[in-house]
Amino acid sequence: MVTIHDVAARAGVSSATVSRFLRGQRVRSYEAIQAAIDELGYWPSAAAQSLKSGRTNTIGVVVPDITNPYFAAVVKGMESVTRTEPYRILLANSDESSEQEDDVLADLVRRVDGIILAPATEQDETPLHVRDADVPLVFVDRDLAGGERFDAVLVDNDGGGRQAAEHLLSLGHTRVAAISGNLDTTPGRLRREGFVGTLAKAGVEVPPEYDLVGDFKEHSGYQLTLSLLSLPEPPTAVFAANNLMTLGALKALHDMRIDIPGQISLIGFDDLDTGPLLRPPLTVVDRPMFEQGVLAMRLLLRRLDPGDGGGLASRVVLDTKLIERASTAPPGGHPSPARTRKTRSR
Amino acid sequence: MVTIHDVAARAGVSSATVSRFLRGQRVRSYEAIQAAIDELGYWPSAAAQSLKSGRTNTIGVVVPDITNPYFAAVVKGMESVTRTEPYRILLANSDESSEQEDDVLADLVRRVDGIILAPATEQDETPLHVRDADVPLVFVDRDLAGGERFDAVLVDNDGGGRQAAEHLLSLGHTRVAAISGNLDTTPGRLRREGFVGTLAKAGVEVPPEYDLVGDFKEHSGYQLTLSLLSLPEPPTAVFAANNLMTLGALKALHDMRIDIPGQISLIGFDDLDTGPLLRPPLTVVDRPMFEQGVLAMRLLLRRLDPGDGGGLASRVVLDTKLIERASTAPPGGHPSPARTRKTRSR
DNA sequence: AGCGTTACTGACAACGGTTTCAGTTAGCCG
DNA sequence: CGGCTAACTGAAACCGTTGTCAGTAACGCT
Repeated sequence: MVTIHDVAARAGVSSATVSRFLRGQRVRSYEAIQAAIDELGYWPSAAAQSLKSGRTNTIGVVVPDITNPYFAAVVKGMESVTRTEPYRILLANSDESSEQEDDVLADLVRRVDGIILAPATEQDETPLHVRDADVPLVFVDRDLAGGERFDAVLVDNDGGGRQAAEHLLSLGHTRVAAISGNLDTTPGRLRREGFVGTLAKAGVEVPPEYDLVGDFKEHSGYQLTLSLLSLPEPPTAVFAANNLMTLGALKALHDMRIDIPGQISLIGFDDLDTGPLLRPPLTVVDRPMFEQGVLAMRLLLRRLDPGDGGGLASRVVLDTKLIERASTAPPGGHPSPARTRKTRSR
Repeated sequence: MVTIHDVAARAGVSSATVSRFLRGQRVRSYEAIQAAIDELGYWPSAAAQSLKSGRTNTIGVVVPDITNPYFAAVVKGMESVTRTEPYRILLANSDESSEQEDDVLADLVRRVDGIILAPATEQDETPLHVRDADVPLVFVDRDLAGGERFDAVLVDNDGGGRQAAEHLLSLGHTRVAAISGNLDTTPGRLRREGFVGTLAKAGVEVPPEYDLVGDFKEHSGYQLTLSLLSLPEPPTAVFAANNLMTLGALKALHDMRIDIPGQISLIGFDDLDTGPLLRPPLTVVDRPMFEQGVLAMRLLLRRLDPGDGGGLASRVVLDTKLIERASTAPPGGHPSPARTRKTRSR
């Protein structure tokens, strides 16, 4: 490895002078130094710079699953901000597991200047210890119990659940099922509460056998939908609390040859790139994804700015938006005889 | 920040002893040291360790677009390998631009022990300079002209193009269009060559107005499909050379109310999670994604293993597989009168 | 010429670990 | 109890860079 001393020796100056040249200060022998750098192919060691400065110019990002298009878009938003900055992103998957999350955080605090985290559960308080290491922490998508003093970029999950419920109510559905995500995550809990609560206020109860809890992964959406279909009286509408579970639900409905929205209406949370191209085009509650990443990274970089470090926690909450497509319709839109009779007899 | 010296002072030993304890050596006063570490909340500084050891335990990964489900899956595969290792992933997007790629590589070589790269073009030789910095380099998905001496995990793009062509030929198509990706990338060039070459051998020429070149992004698939539709004699089948352009093509065909596969058959490259759920379910040339990431990371880690560093470049080429679904059919399957007449009159 | 100012320079001490080297202590044996 | 070995220890050097400090040279001015 070629060091600053090698460059200094070749240019006939001291390493201090080379260092000054590198940092843009005026230096007498800049031609010789530049020549030496080029000839030797010198690059300053990031490790040595970090040790000296105490900064790594690295941001740790921990998400549950990078193959979830939502998180991929969020990360891309973050990346678009760091592009013009000297920062890079250290990426880790927690796989929706707080053990893995804890492991990874313990490692990250030693390596990064700040962390953006979508916590696997609301309950695990370990991430708060990150603060002990004086590493600024920003939450994205999900919050933590007791995390109010941290910056966060969230969406109005409760409102999103409400929008989904209101949409189904307006279509006249009364037998409505919910496939929620882990209830110990912010979005899992709040989307369900917004959805079920809104229905309840309108006099529509969601019985236990319709009130299912998955894990935000496609497989659970598939399985839980199958279990709904096996009920003596299946629902006429299903709300799936994220993109992957919606996909799972859609697959199950296809596999069981259920007509959507004729027999069952399906509404999801989070739009997909392929949303309009699906059979049928999906009705979803949408929210800004790329933008959430951008905002979270901006918040974190502001914390890292020595001029502007302190200050109260900024908690940004973005709005959701209903996108009506063709996967929802009034109950019994394309009646399948047996089932519709039951519906009407209620 | 609490250092090893603080721990040493509190435990009443020297920092050398603490260091030995941390590295698992036997030490007389281990209780006192462990206690001091716990009470002070000590974590070793990664920067100092890197400076001393010359290793960062970080792998740089550069992909054109993390929101492309293919690359997201590849990165997840890589991550699954590093999970059980002390390594972390530094992620960067090149956005299909070799300038951004060069910038990012110049920064990465200073920070990482090795790099996995899906180069933006075959022609830019800058990545080869990475070797100057003694940073092992593994190519994934795409290759580089003159990169034969580097490890690489690729797929048989030529064979994939051939499979697509043979499928369309077997259905009887003779007016066939190709929407290729950047021809200065390995997959862009080879998929087109495999596709067009196979057709030519069967006596089916692809005229210039059917032989289009996009940039692997959705928008180009959309635009180029529109341009095909505006021809006096549109093709009866279209091959789109990656997942995003296929989606763009599908959107364009929907927007123009073209019946698939009745009026036009569509075949893509790379399967999508939503592939079977689309209107219509897409016929695609598929390939292992997660596995490609796993293999690339394993190759790189083997290079980094001091016991097993040298050795010839390993070049892994995986096979593609045709998945027949409903977006392809014989020409004129659902004849639209005007067009089919032309087809037949040929 | 003598003085003060400005512009630049190199030696050196950090930053926080790890490793070597030269002890020192404890333990064992005769 | 003396001698020998094995087990552990601390001082110090080092990794590559940056910042401080004390100079030195060049220049302009009286």
